Amino acid sequence: MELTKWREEILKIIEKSKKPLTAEEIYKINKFKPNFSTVYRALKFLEEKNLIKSISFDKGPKYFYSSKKHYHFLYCTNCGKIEVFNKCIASQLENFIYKNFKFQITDHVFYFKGLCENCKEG
Amino acid sequence: MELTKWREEILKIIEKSKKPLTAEEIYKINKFKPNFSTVYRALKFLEEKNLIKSISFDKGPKYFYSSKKHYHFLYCTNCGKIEVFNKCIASQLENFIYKNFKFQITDHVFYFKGLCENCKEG
DNA sequence: ATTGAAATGCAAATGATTTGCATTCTCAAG
DNA sequence: CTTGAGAATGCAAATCATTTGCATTTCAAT
Repeated sequence: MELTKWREEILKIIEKSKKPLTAEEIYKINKFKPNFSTVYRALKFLEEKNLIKSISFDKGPKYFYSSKKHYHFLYCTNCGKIEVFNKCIASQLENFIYKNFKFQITDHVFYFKGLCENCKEG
Repeated sequence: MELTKWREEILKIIEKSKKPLTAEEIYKINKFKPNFSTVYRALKFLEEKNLIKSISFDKGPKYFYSSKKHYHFLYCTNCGKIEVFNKCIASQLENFIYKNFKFQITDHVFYFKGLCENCKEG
């Protein structure tokens, strides 16, 4: 079966989205209303197939986004708001890592913590 | 009261450690055995005072480490093992972020995902 | 149609962390 | 020294996001 209608629908939602989504957001957007565990299982499936990626922050749920995108994040430690940006310098390090750690890199996570415009002066 | 004996003990454990520790590891190391919630509350307190930092990965618990250290991580998506390294290029980006997002950076998180030496060929 | 493997729904379990509340501690004021 | 208020602690229960077990359904191949 593999890419069932739920999974396809969920993948579409994620690929269309301009920002990373949580499982709950995906669940709510989905008009055919699968079960919550189906959403989680679909997300796991899609991530294993490398069609989507996910990231967790200090608290709150994971965020999911299409593997076609490469995001980095600004995570507000006050309100939890995330913003995305895509300027990336990580590749400079990959060779260094491989040689020194024999660690096979598949991805990297890079985000700044701090205060967003709203929380900055509260 | 502020820096009570539990909190001081916990801070010492973290500062002495050569690697980031989980709440549970800290709890077990602590010879005076405070309550688990005391450990969590102490960690929260110490992080608010900027004496320690923490990072979460995709699953599993948070890791805590001294603010005097600046770590980056290699997170194995297979076994969850973390390794640390400290070569850092993030500061190149901070100015860019500040100008473009009005986001006040307090910290950044950067880690590679992949397979560690053991899991690579399993 | 029949069958077997995989996907789904539902409810209960899980793991890490947090919370409410009663108790205990600390330390400055009397 | 005693006291009393505010903070810290212990304990048990709650919480949140996610996962799991199990019974049922679906689908594709025979």
